[in-house]
Amino acid sequence: MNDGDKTETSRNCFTCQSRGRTEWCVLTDDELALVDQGKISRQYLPGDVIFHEGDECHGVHCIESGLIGIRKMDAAGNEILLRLNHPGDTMGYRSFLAGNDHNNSAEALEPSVICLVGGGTVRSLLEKNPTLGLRFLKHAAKDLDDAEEKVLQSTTSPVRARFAHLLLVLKDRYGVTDEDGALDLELPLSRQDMAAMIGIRPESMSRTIRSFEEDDIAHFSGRRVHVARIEDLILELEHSTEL
Amino acid sequence: MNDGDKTETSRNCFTCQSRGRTEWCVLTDDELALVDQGKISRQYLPGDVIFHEGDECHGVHCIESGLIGIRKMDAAGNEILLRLNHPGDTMGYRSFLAGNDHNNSAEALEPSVICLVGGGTVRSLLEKNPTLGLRFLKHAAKDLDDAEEKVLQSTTSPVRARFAHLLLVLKDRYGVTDEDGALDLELPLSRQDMAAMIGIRPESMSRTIRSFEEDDIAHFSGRRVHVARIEDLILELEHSTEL
DNA sequence: CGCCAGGTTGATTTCGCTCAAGCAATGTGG
DNA sequence: CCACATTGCTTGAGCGAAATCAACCTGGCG
Repeated sequence: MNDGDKTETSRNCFTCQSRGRTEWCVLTDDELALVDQGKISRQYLPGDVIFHEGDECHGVHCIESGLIGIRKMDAAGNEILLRLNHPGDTMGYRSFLAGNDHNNSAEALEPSVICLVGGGTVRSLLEKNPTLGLRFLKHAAKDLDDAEEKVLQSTTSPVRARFAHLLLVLKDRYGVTDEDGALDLELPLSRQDMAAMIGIRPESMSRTIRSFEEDDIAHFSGRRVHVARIEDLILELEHSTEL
Repeated sequence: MNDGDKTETSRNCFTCQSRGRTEWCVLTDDELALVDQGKISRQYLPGDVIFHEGDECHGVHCIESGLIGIRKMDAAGNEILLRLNHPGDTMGYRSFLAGNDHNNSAEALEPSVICLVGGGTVRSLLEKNPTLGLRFLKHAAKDLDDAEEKVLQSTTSPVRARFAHLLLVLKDRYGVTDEDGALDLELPLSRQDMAAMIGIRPESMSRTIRSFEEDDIAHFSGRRVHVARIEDLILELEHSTEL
């Protein structure tokens, strides 16, 4: 919505808290200095759009902190949330490398700091340091894998299984598992966005949550989730077709 | 099924009919000679499996001729056909580069000739010629794009729209459009496989075809399809939600 | 205070799946 | 060469999961 009022901030790649997690960690100090010069960093608030589907792609975005949702919508206006991106993740490298416009949108879900590394800089780095290209390639390979997994899931698994899967994925980053197998989870997403992640309507999300409550699989209050036995979630996964 | 009796054939990369279409076209003659030495070529018949989900990944497969289907199945045994690969396409580069086992299977859908380029060869080529890596990267970027498109489609579009989309995609390679907008199409796929491509059951495929016939959108006889007005197919696409 | 976005709930409908049967083409063994 | 499986496709009847439509309820927030 508000495209003009993003706070520009000055950041330093050498002291960036996410440095170790990025693809850029293969760079030499000289090369990193190049990134440092060729970047612009900005702060975003929840709801701010970093780039839109169809926007021209000017370079590559690197997340220093915060949480970003990658959205994609179809002709009819249906929108899904393809994935979440976290500090250290690089966004938009794909459209950039393929020379396309952005084919999905990035929106801040939490207050975030993001650096834009200019196209020229990226290109010259790729030339100087082929390892960087390979890093991106591996990243793409992983994303592709996830996407294909998601295609399979969305056509074959029922909603309960997809939701259980989502919770299990979120667990790794946002969950605390205590010694006896119970799980506490602080969701980083609204119900709507969770619905968008598994490709269902918000109403269905509500009902699915309700049915998990009724079956004592998980208990929700606001964005807090408590799961007494993680195995129950895993059982849900396999419940796509009764074996 | 029959894993042992694949005919080994001797092929030459320099005279390969698909050479111009592969990622390898960026190689020098010296480098191509390396590929030529480090490869094994084989013939496959329809139904033959080139590699299985879970198989260790020994290198990269390059299609000289034929048609290959990339399948993936979930825990419950549901299978979908992720994409088709054609002469010039390179398969398995992703698992190879990520260092994983294969995460999907490749099956010949037509008699095919395929070369396996050994892992060592690929690795040393990537070192020698960084451009090769970038080519793979672009390829991955495109695949990823397609996969994300498919995620969106499969969650938001109804079956008719997905099928119309499939026909439009197949048109580019297998169709003949005559001057007044009519389309003739020779399907490379069985009904089952078309069903698997859009993630539905064979019965639903039958019914969808029937409904297209009844609405005079397309006429099917065996693997021949005739579409009088391509616009009708395009209309179907948008029909996901009435605008 | 009223408004509005996010969320829940209920009633109804629709789309695609399941289960079951039938049919044509192809293959196979006696 | 016929009797019989097998395989790919189609059709029908009934069911169930999720979408749709509509109402309503909450908790901010101007």
